[in-house]
Amino acid sequence: MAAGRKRGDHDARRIEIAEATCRVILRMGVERAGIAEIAREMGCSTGVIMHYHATKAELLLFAKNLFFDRVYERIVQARQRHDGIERLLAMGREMLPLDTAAVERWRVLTAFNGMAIGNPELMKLQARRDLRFTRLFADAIRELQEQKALSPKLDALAEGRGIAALADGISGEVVMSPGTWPAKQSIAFMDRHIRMLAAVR
Amino acid sequence: MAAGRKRGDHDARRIEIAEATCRVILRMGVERAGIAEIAREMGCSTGVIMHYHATKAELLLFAKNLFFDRVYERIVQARQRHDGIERLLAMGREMLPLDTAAVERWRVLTAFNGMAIGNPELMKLQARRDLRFTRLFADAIRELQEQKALSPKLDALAEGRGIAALADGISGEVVMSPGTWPAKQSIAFMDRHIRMLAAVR
Amino acid sequence: MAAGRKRGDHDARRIEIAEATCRVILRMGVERAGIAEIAREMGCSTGVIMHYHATKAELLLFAKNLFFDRVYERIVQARQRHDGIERLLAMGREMLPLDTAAVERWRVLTAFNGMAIGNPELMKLQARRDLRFTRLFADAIRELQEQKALSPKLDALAEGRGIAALADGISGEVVMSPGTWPAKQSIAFMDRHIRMLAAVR
Amino acid sequence: MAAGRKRGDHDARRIEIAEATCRVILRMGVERAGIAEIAREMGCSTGVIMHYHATKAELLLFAKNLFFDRVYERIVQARQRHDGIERLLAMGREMLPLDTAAVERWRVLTAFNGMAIGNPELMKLQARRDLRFTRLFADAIRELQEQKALSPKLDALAEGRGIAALADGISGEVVMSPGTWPAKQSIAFMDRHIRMLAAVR
DNA sequence: GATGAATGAGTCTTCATTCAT
DNA sequence: GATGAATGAAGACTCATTCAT
Repeated sequence: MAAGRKRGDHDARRIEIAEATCRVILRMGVERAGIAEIAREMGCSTGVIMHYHATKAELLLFAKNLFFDRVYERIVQARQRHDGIERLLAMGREMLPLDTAAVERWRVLTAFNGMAIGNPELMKLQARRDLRFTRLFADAIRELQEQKALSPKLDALAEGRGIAALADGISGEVVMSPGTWPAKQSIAFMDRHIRMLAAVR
Repeated sequence: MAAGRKRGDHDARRIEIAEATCRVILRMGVERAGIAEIAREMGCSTGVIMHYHATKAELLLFAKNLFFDRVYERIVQARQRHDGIERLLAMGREMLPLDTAAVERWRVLTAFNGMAIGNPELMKLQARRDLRFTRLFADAIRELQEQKALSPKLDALAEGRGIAALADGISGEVVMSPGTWPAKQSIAFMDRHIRMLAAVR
Repeated sequence: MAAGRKRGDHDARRIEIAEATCRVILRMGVERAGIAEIAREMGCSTGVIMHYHATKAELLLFAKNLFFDRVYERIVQARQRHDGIERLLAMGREMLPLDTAAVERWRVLTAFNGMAIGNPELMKLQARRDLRFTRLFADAIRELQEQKALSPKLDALAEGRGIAALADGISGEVVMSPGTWPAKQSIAFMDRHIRMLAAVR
Repeated sequence: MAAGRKRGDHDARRIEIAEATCRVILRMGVERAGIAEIAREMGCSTGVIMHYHATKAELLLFAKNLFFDRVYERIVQARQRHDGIERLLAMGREMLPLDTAAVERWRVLTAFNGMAIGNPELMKLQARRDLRFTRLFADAIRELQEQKALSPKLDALAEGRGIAALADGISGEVVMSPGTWPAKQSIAFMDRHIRMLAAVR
């Protein structure tokens, strides 16, 4: 239990550092997000950062996954809260950059994806994470097909990827060109896409 | 004439360097794409790079725009070659990562977008470039509306953004998870989206 | 207290580095006084230099002021130790390059002044420092005028500048042509000038 | 004669380059006065600079001496134009920074003296030049002593150095703190010093 | 656990100089 | 004579990482 508490403290600190890291990245960019800057953001010495994260690369990866997995969790929850086509609609909306927090998650992801270019290891890791999202949607689609709510003609995996791509594309534009895509508009766009799938016979 | 030729040589060299830069970025990533590495790729000294590009930042921006503008040109040409809904379909296809060269263009863009996070200046520049694409599509849609080939209910600008987002999203997945989205599939996806727009009344 | 001690250590190190910098400048010249050379002189890595001085320019300025202010302090002390015309004489002597240490101070200043040409910012800073010296003498002259030891006809500020110029000129020659101006001679020169002022009625 | 003309053209060009060099130094400082910048100032290529001056160091030295020797020439002329104490007064005035051109000459010299610190070779060269000035004054003083216009007690060489030092000191302040020492004031200061010498018996 | 001083390889960039045209 | 492209060493500065306290 003492160990347990310690463990908890330790992990809490790791997360705290990761969040500070993301704030720094969003403010100054990945390349200028140095250990020293993160330490300053945290109000501690650089040693602390290295104590909790063996390597800068590890910290960066950890930080990204932290944000990434939070979205995953939200989609999983949306799935549990709804049924039928509503479920797919709710899941799709969860991926969209509807508020500041969501936009920032996508901004962090954009920064990381940039880093992953030319780094096969990072690429593979990210591809694997992306696949989990695709599968989440593909599974939901497959279920709806079993429930006859969606046509069996649809390629569940491909359509899952399609929905993810749509959210990805909208987010990309929101990230790079803030102001385009007000919440209502992106929801309408995603909804219409999913309703179109439902119309396929 | 001597000056003219020289000018041509100078610009040709700038482009040559930019292309080498992209190759290095794609191979090693932006952060490891140093001037020295680019010089090695070119088979020249580092001085040459700086002689033709005042700054690394300028070189990177130039290289990205070089690739970016080539796509733009292709879309403009696709627009001139077709009419009616076919025009929009052809334009949409042109944005997709259908072959290796196109995928690499998107990979460079992904790397660059990552760099732009936390760099308001770069962001603004890229947003402006992105807007040009959106407008290209929006204009085509508006024309089709005038020709009664598309419903006047459609918000041309928003739908233009939507098509761009779709291509962006698909490309994002192709870049990060190579192998997903075979050419046929991405064409089918884009085509279906545009045909759906045509079905709106 | 821990912070206090640390602060002291930190400042002590800054001064240590500045002194090493002056030694290097005197030995090799400003342009060849690189960070690496200063580090070698200190027997440490280049990183240390940058750790204590954010910029080479800042280091150079700090080093010069360190030497400069020591002279200022000596003049202030000379002023407190004497009275009447003796005071002015003592202050004037304090500015002269009478021993090796003083010559080296002036050599550093000469190097720095050279750097300041074409650098308005540095110039302004140095002008401000120079003014402090002038004022020191001008104030002393004004006091002597109040005591009727000097004629009220004398322009205190101008004569203050004159004394500073005299010392500056002698030092300039000592710096550039070592061996001219033995201590006795420069003292005699300065003393005669000040006595002449006292003779003005 | 063809050779003569060529020689003349060649030398004229060397001087032209030297003057451009000084302009650049005054504008940007010695350290930032690169060959490229001088070429830009001249409106020619860097190759030209190197064609007329084998080395940057040689160019710099040549440029400084060019300016320096012009002052020398003016003092020599002042000496020929006057007699008695007037001669010394005229010579002394000639050294003062009375107009913009003179101030700039001193500014260039200040920049060069800075460079000479830590460079024994340059120092020796400059010391030799300085000595020529001192001798000019010392000779004039000796003449006046022979004419019984100045006391034989005066050490001609030392007093020559003194006058040079005075001018040097005033110039130093004008260079570093523009605005101090209006022309009238510096003339008065120098005149008074020389008249004081004449009063020595 | 925390600190932050120290390291030193690595970065971009500058620049005098050379040389083919 | 003139050009300016090319060189490559050297410059200041950055930064992840280590380690003594």
